Amino acid sequence: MRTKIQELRKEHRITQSELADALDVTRQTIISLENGKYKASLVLAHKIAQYFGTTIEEIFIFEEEENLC
Amino acid sequence: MRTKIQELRKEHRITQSELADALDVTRQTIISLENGKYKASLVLAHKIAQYFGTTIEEIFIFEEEENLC
DNA sequence: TAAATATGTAAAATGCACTTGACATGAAAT
DNA sequence: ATTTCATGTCAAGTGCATTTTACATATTTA
Repeated sequence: MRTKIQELRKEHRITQSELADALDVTRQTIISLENGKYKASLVLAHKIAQYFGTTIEEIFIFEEEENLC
Repeated sequence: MRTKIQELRKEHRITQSELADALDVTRQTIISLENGKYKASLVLAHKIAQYFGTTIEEIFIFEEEENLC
């Protein structure tokens, strides 16, 4: 699952720390989300979308994760 | 956080078991989501939205959870 | 060159999303 | 009356999202 978090953050010209503070999470969380270490919770995804004034589906790209074995 | 899962499921006239199978989760998961026992993960939320042909924000209502202490 | 800023890594701890399996209940159908 | 179907409860287990703290590195700035 790709995300546009880093892209949006840079457009808004803020640091990881600033974004973390705004969302009330740690800087580690932002780093891990941007680097694809894990996926955000639904609530955090919503907070991020709200912060950037867009929708969850705009930021989180759920492409073809149909691993149907 | 309120959700429209049960509402949508009933409109679609399917059982909890059928929805669980369609989403590839257990019936327990559907029960717990409908009864507000916990919140879906981002991926599951997306699957649910896809299944009902709508968006995450249409199904999951994030109302005023600004518990700023 | 040294200090500050931004990004990253590593590791241990906590809480919760989700599973599994077993059992309970009410309604509908036979 | 009893089988079936839909919904629910309970409890123990696994994995992962998030935190915390501490250290590393590159770039900018004084």
